[in-house]
Amino acid sequence: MFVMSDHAVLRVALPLPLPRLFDYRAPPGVVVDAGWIGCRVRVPFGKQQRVGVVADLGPAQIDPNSLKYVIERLDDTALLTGELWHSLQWAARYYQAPLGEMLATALPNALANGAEPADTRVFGWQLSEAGHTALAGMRAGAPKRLAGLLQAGPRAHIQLDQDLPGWRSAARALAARGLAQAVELSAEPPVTAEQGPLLHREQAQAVAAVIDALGSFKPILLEGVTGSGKTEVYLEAIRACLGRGQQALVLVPEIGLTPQTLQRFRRRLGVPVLAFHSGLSDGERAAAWLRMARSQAQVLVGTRSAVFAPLPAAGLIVVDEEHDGSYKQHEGVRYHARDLALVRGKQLGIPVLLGSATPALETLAHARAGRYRYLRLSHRAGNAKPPQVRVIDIRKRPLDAGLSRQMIDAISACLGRGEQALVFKNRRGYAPVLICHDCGWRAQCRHCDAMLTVHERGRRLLCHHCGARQSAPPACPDCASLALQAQGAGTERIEDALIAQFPEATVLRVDRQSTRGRDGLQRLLDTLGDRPGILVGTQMLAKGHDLPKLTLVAVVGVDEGLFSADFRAPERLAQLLIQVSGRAGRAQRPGEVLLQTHHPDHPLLLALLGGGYRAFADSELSEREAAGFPPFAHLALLRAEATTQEAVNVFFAEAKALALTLRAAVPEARAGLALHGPIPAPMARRAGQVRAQLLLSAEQRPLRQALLARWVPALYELPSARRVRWSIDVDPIDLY
DNA sequence: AGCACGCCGACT
DNA sequence: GTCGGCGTGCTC
Repeated sequence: MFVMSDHAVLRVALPLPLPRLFDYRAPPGVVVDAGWIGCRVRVPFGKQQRVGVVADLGPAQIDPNSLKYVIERLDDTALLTGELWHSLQWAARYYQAPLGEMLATALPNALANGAEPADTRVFGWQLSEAGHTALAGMRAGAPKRLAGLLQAGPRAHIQLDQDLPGWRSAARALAARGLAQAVELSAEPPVTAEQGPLLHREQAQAVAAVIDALGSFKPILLEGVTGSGKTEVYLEAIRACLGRGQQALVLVPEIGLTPQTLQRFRRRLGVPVLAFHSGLSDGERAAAWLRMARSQAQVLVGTRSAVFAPLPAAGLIVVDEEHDGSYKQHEGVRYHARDLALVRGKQLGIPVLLGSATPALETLAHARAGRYRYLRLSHRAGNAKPPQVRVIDIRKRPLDAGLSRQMIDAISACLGRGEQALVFKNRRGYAPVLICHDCGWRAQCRHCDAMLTVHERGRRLLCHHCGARQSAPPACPDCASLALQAQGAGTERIEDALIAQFPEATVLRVDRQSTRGRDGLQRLLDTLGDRPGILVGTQMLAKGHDLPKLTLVAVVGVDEGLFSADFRAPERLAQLLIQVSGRAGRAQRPGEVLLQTHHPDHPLLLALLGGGYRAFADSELSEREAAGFPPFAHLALLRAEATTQEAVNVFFAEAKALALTLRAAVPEARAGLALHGPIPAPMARRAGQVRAQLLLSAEQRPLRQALLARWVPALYELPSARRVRWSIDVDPIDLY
């Protein structure tokens, strides 16, 4: 007679939008012990099967007779352990996400879906005794080059891929003559690291400060202007970390992970550097993740989701361009990779280095309050001078496709000197709106509360929010007038105007279409090379990629950013202006930045031009404090959408009533917690869905967390919640 | 989330 | 007479 003991139940976290665990029995005859925790299991769930992670052991929370058996244990030893396991549990609580969803977000897809943990053994080649002797007498060619490489010691396949493309046939040739053999290595052997440039004083001080912090938790802000050599500081700090036998994790923005970046890290560190980004296959991502987990690799450079890489021998986490918006996930579990990097650093007891030329105001506030170590790099490397910034007042000035006369003249002079200009406009397409000159009709999206954007020189209309496409009507649908006009200017129209103005110059438009494919942007830039020319583009052009001949940056779309409803718009605009300015005149030539605006006296521009980002940050932080916005308040945003207004209204009415009841139960919460809304989302209708949102604002973070911990579980129970798509965003970035 | 069950409209 | 619409309920 089999008797089940009280704690013979496996509590499994499944990737479902349900805030609870599901209980299962171990397969018959199998002992349940703590070794199951952190292992993946395949379990029956309803009519289907799911892969989950054992989160706990314990007495069943439901009638033991209704328990099902685990089908299969997928890991012999726990996949999630130690600090990462604790950090993920913490993150699930902080972001109010079901643990199963949090874990599925953190694990590489292949592992979350139940794939066998990949074989991460390292294979390579080494020279035989005979090979060493034969090397000198060999004929020139690929086999000899390979033998030369192996002379210093065994090399792993991926190292050979980098050093000698096409090495495989050479290896076969050597093996056939008994000169080399395939071997299994414990890890990739280190190679000689290239010497970096001599550090300037500030860099050396920064490196010393980071090295000093190794071994204990310390957030460090490295504020360095564009071109001041932040990457050199990262590299030296990572080298120190490797010297202690520890691992380093480097987070970079989505567009920052180019093959060139990886190459530079590999060459300078002399150890394998793993990449982790969306361009990899599921298998490659899982392999990189596992190699970190097994301490087979020391350095991983990756985008947002790399923050979940296991770090059993952690030494340092670097977050490059920490202010970048791509660190925030905008669907599913809405985590912020920079914030989680800090949480992990604290758990791991290691420093977290945040680098930026334009730190997020949250980060800056921490640094100024002394909670973060504050390091600065104020000089550009080499002798590059900061660019001259000039504001062009375009009030009452005629514009050609949005370009003022002064702008055209400046571009003309730049081309005349044989240099390159960048025209920056934050709007893609031909024109932002199609309007009827006779009756005022404007082309609107059928599914969204948004204007359609004119594309392809006026032939097509496109919705930038839901992707709807149609051809432009030949006449006004309301009054049949033929006087339809594309109003305003996007990058397409600016490109046309520049081609008309400068027929002999190369004009390149940089947008998502023209940069499609691998290394699209780099390839496009290569077609321009060193010749004089003009680049026209959006956000994409703001950073990365050295253009030594670029000496003029012309910003055309400043005004849109000056008067946005979003409280973060000024910060983003300031960061953008500083970033684009950083593009001008990096080498010996001085750069020039032109800002074309109808509001030359706007406080944001005055602060930025007068005192740079720091002065802007001062004034913006006081504004935030006065208005009760982050970092002086802690927000959470409840969003919901449905096909009917009614469903949205009922949900928010119930959700708000619930929050008010919970708030009333806590005496100190009545003053410290505010609820705003529900208000329609700024675009109330998008892709046919009605959207609204409710903002929760707390003076103290613990107060907000306490309310969320009661509120969100209760939301799942609301019948009205099942008639909408809802989500909670803790620390939202966009209050859209 | 997925997938059942369950009652009301235009089709072989 | 059935196929299928998506409202409601459940998953250890």
